[in-house]
Amino acid sequence: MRSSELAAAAGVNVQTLRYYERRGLLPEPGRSPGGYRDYGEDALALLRIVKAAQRLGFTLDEVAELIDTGRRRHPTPDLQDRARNKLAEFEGRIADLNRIRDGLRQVIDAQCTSLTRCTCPEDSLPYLALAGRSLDTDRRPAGRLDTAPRPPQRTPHTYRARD
Amino acid sequence: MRSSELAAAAGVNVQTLRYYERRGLLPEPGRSPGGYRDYGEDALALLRIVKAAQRLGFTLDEVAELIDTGRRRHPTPDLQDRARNKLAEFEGRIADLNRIRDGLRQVIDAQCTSLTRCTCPEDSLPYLALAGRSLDTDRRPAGRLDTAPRPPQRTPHTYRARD
DNA sequence: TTGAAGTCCGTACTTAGGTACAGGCTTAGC
DNA sequence: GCTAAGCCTGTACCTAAGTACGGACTTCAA
Repeated sequence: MRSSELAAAAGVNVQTLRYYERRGLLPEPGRSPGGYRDYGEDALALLRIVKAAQRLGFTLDEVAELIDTGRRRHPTPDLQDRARNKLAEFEGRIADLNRIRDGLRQVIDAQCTSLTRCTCPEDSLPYLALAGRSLDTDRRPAGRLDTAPRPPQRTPHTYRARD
Repeated sequence: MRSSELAAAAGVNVQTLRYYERRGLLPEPGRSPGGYRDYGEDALALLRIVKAAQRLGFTLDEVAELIDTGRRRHPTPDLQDRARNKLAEFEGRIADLNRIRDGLRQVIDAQCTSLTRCTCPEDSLPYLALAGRSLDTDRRPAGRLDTAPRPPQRTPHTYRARD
């Protein structure tokens, strides 16, 4: 299979195949005499696994590790552990989203029309602030909401602490 | 208030204040004779509103627009509309996450230990692929999961179509 | 044989929301 | 007056998961 065929079959971009190869998610395929990649059916199967795991909430790094673990002789119960962790993570995420949803419902119910000058009886501006605070205290919302102040990231790539 | 005080009070980084100023979320504050920013209490209030709205799932662009709309003489029911749209968006997101959670539960229940060589009776490998497909067909999971093939993005900044 | 379409590689760019750094200036306390 | 801490600006960098581009090369069908 040529890269465009595989890409079409899996519903991804051709560039994505090369990207996955670089990331170690897809093994390097055979080549045509002229250097074109030549994929087998197993590549498609693996690609589907990758996308499926991704949709289960695993990052590409995690998928790569999982695949690698699965390749070893005696697969450990690693997938089980990780799935359990992911489950907890997702349950937390769902709880956060439920809270946000409730907050939005209250803004709607209060018929508030302005963020800064609240026109509704119970003053949902402080409410908004509180809504945030209650989320902040124990668990931070994941995904795109993960924008609250974070602890300084350790060992970023090219930085070194000045001494 | 100096920038570090405001930043500490709001729980954000000092750099973030300048970033918000650049983005038009915070108005330019007064300055000390030497050029230091000098914030009033209203800056703190506004900052809290920004963070709260952010935690309700609004992007910074949306928050900026909402604040701007709120500043006009007769605020439109814009916030209401947007809150309603956000609510729908979040309800969809929650539904997606619930599906993912169910998928993870099935992987756990089936006691599957490898992603590529499934050891559980009902072969959850095809299950994984199917799980993805069922999500794919109608709605794509939001947030960090939004990694499925997208339609080509229109008008990226510095690109022009070659002719 | 020729021309179009596909592929190669390396590198740069995208989004969103920040964070870090360099090098210089200001402020506060002693 | 001195020194340390804090602030200034502009710019580069970060994450994650890709996507796009340029210029060269290959493949395939007519």
